[in-house]
Amino acid sequence: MEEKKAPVQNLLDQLCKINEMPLDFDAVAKLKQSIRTNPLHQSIQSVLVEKKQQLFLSPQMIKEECVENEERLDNMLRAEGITDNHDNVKHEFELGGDDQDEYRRELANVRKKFAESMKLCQENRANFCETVKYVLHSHGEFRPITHSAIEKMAQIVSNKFSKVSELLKQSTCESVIQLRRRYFDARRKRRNFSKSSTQILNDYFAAHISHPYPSEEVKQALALQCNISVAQVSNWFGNKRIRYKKTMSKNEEEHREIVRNTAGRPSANPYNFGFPGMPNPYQMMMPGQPMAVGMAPFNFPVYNPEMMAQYQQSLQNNRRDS
DNA sequence: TCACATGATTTTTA
DNA sequence: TAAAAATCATGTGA
Repeated sequence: MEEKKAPVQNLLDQLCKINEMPLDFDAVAKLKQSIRTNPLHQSIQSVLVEKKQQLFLSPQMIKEECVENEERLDNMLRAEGITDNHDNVKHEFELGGDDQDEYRRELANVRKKFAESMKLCQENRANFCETVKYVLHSHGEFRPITHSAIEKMAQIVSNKFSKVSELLKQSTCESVIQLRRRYFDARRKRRNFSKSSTQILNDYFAAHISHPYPSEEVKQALALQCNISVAQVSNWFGNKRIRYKKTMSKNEEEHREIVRNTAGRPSANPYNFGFPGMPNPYQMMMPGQPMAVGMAPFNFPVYNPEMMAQYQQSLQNNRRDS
């Protein structure tokens, strides 16, 4: 028994010794050769491999955790035109000339940096995996390392690089989101509508002054005509109604003031705008009547195109006076 | 530079 | 839930 144990112990001692030494040194060449020629080497190696297989962790679980998040990031990058078909990406609205160019330039930079970093990452992944395989293969001669174990280890290394590329995609998405926020924040980048668009909206407002609440279909048509969104049309009418009402209200207040100051003397109705007989829109409402949604105070009986011009003029006058 | 205009957003109301 | 009202933030002209 002692006689048989000695060579095994000797071989194990040699394996331990060689594992503690750098593999490429010439000094170990003899030791390597000695182990290779040992008749017990293959048997010992297979026992150690078997034990190692029982302990080896599967990298499969690690991989699956990454996949879902990476797919999500891939979709985002595709949608933002970073990964492919970037020329076909359309935003909900276009920017003005210089801004559009600047935005495209910055987006192209992000795209370029992403492509370069991803390329570097893939190259490093391939190199690192090859190196790991080579080293493990070399070690495998004297350590319990199987071919599948080497592949699994390479997979773990590859997954680590997947994490790096995931972080890269994550930071690229964040960059694009920041860029979009900077260029497409509507409030910050507010632009006045063109004169022709404002004219179209004003015309509709004036023509429907008794009920300036366009239907969805009309809003869509106006949006198309003015080259703006339906939401912008809604905003415009919302703003217009309230500001029109405020202006009229202010005019009425001023009128009352004049009446008070010139009590007993005849005075002009400021709402006539030079058209005798035109009633004050506020006089059309019942006293104390609550303002119903979609109703008051736009109760002009007949639309007069000149009235709107007068209204615009009164706005300008108010501005000049104040 | 400042005051006002104006488009967008948020909060309130009915 | 749509509209009113309040508010914010930027554009514009003097």
